[in-house]
Amino acid sequence: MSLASASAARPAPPRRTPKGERTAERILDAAEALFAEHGYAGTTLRAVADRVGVRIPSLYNHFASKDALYAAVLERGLAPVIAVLSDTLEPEGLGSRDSGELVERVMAVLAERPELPRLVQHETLTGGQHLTPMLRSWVTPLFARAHDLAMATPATRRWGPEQIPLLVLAFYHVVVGFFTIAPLLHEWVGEDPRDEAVIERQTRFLRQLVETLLPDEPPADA
Amino acid sequence: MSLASASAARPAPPRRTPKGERTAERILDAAEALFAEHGYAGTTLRAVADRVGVRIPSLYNHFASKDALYAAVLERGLAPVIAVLSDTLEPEGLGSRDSGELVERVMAVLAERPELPRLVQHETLTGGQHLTPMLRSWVTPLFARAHDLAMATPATRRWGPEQIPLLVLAFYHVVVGFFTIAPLLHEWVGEDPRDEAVIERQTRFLRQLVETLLPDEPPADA
DNA sequence: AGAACAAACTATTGATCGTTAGTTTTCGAG
DNA sequence: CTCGAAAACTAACGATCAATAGTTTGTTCT
Repeated sequence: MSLASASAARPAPPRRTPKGERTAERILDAAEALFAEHGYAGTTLRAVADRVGVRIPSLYNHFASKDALYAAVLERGLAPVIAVLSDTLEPEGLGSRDSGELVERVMAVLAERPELPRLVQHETLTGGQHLTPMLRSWVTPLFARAHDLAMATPATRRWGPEQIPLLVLAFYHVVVGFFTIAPLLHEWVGEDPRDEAVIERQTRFLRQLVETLLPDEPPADA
Repeated sequence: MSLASASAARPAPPRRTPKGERTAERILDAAEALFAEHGYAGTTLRAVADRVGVRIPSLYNHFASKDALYAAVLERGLAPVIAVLSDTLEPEGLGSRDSGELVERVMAVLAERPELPRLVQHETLTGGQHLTPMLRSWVTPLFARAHDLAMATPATRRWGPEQIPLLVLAFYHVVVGFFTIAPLLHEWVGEDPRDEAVIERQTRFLRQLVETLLPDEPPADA
């Protein structure tokens, strides 16, 4: 073991944080990937420990239980997404910003962690027991603001007020579904959603979807 | 509904089929509901047996393993959906039928078994190991026909040929996502996707989505 | 009614699950 | 360099998993 003085390039990790704290994040990384792929029940602590390169009981030095680890993964992953959403959807910027900016920002933050939407989908499918207490205070105002944003456009001319929530949900499903179906597409067509070109193509598509469904100017239907 | 023999109302089940065959279907029903809610790993044979009202080893009289039961659930559930899809998307009816008919038929068959999309979503998220061999010969031509159907409309004027597949996928995600998020909406808003009114509203919304995104007549953009 | 078979049962298997107790190693501060 | 704490380890726990063997019950056909 060479602990160099101050010279050559060394694969050493940044020694800024205490050791335990860094392994805690490595555990979170491993757990995030495994939970996203196999879900909560399908992920064993053995799989997590193996991926980290550690024995199972060591996990308990950082997280009290499998459930606590899962909650930590969910919270660490969701926080930046919620931040971006609530920032972009701030009430003061409602009219001024165009809806396309929201699409680009959301896609950008999700592209950095493409496993997150799959994690959320697993939670959604199994009832969202862990998701509900965390999102109850967030998703409601966010949904309301997205609703207002859509209502502020002349889209109500063609959509009718009661259909706006469905429109918002539809956008959610298209965005999340893109990441959800990624592993299958990767196997069938060979497209990796981590590929920047694929992300950009989808983002462009979503922008056009927004323009078509929520046009800035009323349609010229004679 | 009931094909009664000729006599009084009796709680007895139809004695047409041999007994084992009927319990096999009861097992499939129970397994379908449980797999859709908790996924493969999250569903235990004990839960299935309890729901059927039978001991665990009895399941093995009808299905060779948990995996075989899962495959049987998937196949029995997917068959009618594939049938409707491939029938509606038959090449000869490409131009004549309007795309809205496809939406209505798909929503109708899914509304009868709202757990199916969730089952497929679980499979999709976990890699679709059981899904791929079953759908490989089906999803490819279906996707190709949906692609042709979209290309046959004047939609390419506004969408560009390379975006049509994304459009088809987007429709898939909106349809499936509606059933996926149902349990959460049921908890948050109290809407049950089994409610006929909710289904009809979503179907109407989807028809309008089709009309807006794939208009029959070229848009009058001056 | 009785033989033959299907389908339920009881009991138990080895493997693996999440979790805990107790011990040793490693790290960081004085 | 040393000491104390943090974090790794070994070993084992009870519970539960899917699956099997052997037996009993029930149904169906002649």
